[in-house]
Amino acid sequence: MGITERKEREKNERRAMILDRARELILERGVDSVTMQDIATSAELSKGTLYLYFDNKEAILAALFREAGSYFLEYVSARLDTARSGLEAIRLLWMSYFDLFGESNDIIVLFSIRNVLTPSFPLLPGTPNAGDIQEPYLLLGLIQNLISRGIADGSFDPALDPAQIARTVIVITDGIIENIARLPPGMRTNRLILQEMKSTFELILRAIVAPGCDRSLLILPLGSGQF
Amino acid sequence: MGITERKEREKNERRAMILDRARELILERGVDSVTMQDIATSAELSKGTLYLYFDNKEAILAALFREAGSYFLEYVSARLDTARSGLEAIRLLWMSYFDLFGESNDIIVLFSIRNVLTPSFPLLPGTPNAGDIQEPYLLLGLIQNLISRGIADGSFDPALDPAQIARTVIVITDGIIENIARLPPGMRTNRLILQEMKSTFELILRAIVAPGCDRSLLILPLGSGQF
Amino acid sequence: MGITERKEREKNERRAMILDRARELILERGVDSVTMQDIATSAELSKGTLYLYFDNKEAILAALFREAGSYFLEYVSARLDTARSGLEAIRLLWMSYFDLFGESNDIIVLFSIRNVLTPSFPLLPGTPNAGDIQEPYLLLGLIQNLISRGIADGSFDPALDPAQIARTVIVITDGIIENIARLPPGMRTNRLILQEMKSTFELILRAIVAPGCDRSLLILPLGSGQF
Amino acid sequence: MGITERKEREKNERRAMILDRARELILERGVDSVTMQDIATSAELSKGTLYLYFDNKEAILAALFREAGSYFLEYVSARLDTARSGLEAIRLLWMSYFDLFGESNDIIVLFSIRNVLTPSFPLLPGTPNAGDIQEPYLLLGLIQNLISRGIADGSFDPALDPAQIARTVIVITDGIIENIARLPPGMRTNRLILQEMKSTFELILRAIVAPGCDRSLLILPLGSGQF
DNA sequence: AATGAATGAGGTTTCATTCAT
DNA sequence: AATGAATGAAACCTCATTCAT
Repeated sequence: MGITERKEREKNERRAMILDRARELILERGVDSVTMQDIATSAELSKGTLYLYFDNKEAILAALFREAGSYFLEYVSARLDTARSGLEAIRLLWMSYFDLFGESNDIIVLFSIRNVLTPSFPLLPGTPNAGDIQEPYLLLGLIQNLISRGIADGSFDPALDPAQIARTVIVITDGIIENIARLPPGMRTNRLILQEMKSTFELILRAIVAPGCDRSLLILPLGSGQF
Repeated sequence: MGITERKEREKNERRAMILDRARELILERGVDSVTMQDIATSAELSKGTLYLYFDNKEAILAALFREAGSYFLEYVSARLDTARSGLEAIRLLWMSYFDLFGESNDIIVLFSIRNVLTPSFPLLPGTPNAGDIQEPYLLLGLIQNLISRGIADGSFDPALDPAQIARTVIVITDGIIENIARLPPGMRTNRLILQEMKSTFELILRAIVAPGCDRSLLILPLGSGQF
Repeated sequence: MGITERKEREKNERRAMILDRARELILERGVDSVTMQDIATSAELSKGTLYLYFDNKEAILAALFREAGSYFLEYVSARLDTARSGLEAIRLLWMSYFDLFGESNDIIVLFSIRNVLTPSFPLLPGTPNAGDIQEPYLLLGLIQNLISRGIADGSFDPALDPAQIARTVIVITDGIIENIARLPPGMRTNRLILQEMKSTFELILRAIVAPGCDRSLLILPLGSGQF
Repeated sequence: MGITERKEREKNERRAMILDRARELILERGVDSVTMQDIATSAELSKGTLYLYFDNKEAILAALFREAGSYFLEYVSARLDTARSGLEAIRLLWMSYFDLFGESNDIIVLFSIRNVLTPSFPLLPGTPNAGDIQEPYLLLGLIQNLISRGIADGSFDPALDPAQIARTVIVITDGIIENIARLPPGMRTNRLILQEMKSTFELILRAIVAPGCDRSLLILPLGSGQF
């Protein structure tokens, strides 16, 4: 039995290794420019071997996306549990982004792939069957709920339309991340990235909080001191 | 001499025609999916002929961009002249976007190409020689000035960092436009697009105006009734 | 104007040349084993060039088929005009096959491709839209008419079901040709082929003529003395 | 020694199982479209294991062919023992085909593979060493004998050339089966197949019987009521 | 000035076969 | 004995670019 398990584990490890290499390459060169040959070479495998692990190129993207997507959602959801208001929740959401960047740059890959796999997100309603990709719409729902909650608890401006604002928040977040993704890898310093994200998120914050809220809550701390 | 001039004029007309076709195709299918063959066919020319007018594919994009870029800048600058405050100016800026959409969808092409030609804009400072492409940085400067002006005249929050905010405004504008560009052309209704742009711009407005400003200025009118 | 025409002509010649090479290769190696690379090499062109003349591999087969198919049908139809009875007509049909073999072996290519393009012919009724391929069904109709005519004029057994017999005749003709196609090219001597075709067609003849017909009509002459 | 025998037996069982699966797949999809992976999956084995039992893909086909071929020959030969004339013998031969179809469709596989393994059969004389494949030539001899016998006993037309007719009969039989094999599996109804085979075989019968034979013998009964 | 023929590199995918474990 | 990971050749197709005419 140990053997079966080991084989199973090794197979998963190799799959994961391929995804790792693909992720790195996408981070370096962008989703569109990465070829199966690139991935194969980087994984020190033949092109044919990739097809033992994934049905086709899109399946690699989808796996990458699902993996990063669920980690992202779990990570974020867990953080949100402690929030005592909508405002605190969205602050925690964005501080999660900062911390995720501290861990790795996967979030860039995540968003880039999303734009390939579900290109009409978030402007058009999702087609539930679109390749099993649900995460984006879960995130949309999560943000929408959080806006509603903030309106209910008085931390957000009651004039907001939660669905509309949720879309806008995602569009804006997407914009900043895509802009970062376009930078040459050597220029993507955490310093720069975090500063721009901070500025963007704080701008959104100022736009949606209820008038008269505590001004100190409009500042997002860049966090754990690792920068 | 008349002959030389006529030739010159015809050459320019031909160039313009090629760019027209390229622009239409890019709008329909996206920058990446348009091939030289597509452009040639649509222009009723041979592929080879395209290379008489442009060095390569990127040169077509660059020309397209310069053309649309200067029109855009002129259009916008002209409108801004009548502004009596920074706030009024940025409102006019965005209302220009709406009106430009009313005329055509070139703005989608403009922004899409910009992301190909100057991928690190606006996050990294422009390298003055980068293919002669200056427009994006002019726009950045323009917005930055307009923010400064608003701060000076009391219509914008004095705590803003004009350079930072200008970048953020551009990143956000870019985000919304790129999201729209990704939609299948059939789904890109003016109705949807304008609504999302309006929502996004109004969000920014709320974030940057000075406290206590006239609330009615936070609403952007969708305009000339053509929608 | 002469130039345009010459270009046009040259283009057609090159198209024809590609088809020639493809035809030769299919004759040598069989439809399935011929690759685009083979055709390109044989035509002294690059693979990419083939796609200037044909949309894809199937288009080459279809062109080859249409060409050979219409020539075949015209050739045969012309011969049939002089027939004074159903029996004479089918004799002329088959004698046409012999003569066509005298000219070239295209008929092998024709039938081989047919089995790829319309694999359920003649057992299933044709779907009128199947890639514009009509020839097989025209031939089927022609044979069916000719059987009916023979029954009417007393030269064929009145017990025959024309539709059924037409199918069977085609199946059998197909059988002999496919058997020939499978032979290594070096072994495909006209002598052998014609002898087998003759034997097969005579067998069919004996099976369908009305009892008491002139026995000499059951022998098919191998023709023009070129063998 | 018991162990050795058991091993031997188990090995043979496995081999047989692999062949079973391969046969089913070939019937469904055609010889050319079946891959080693398909067979392995269907046999619940790994691809590598197939190579423990067979040298290569062709060896599987050859084994399949030898197996089905000898069964076919035995089946047919046994039936032919009771025949009292050449005519009765060939009727029994074809009625065997019908009955074999009642049992399974293996005959399609048999003939399809034959066309791959011995492509020049029956038009060229067999090369005795050709992969040990003898069955086709045994069948050819059997039919030839049976024609000779019919000529001798007066049931067949004395003008026939037994060798030539035997080849023709095989070519025709092959034609009908290959036409059937090309049908999509869903369209291969016993009803259709048997009707076409019946029509084809009856046509041959009419062509070879001696004049004045009992007309009722020209009809082949479709048999045991299972259709 | 314009053409259009041609190229060649590069893209994704398939599959029979080998081999270390 | 069995595995399954890996390979590498080969298939079809696309496209920016070049160049003789």
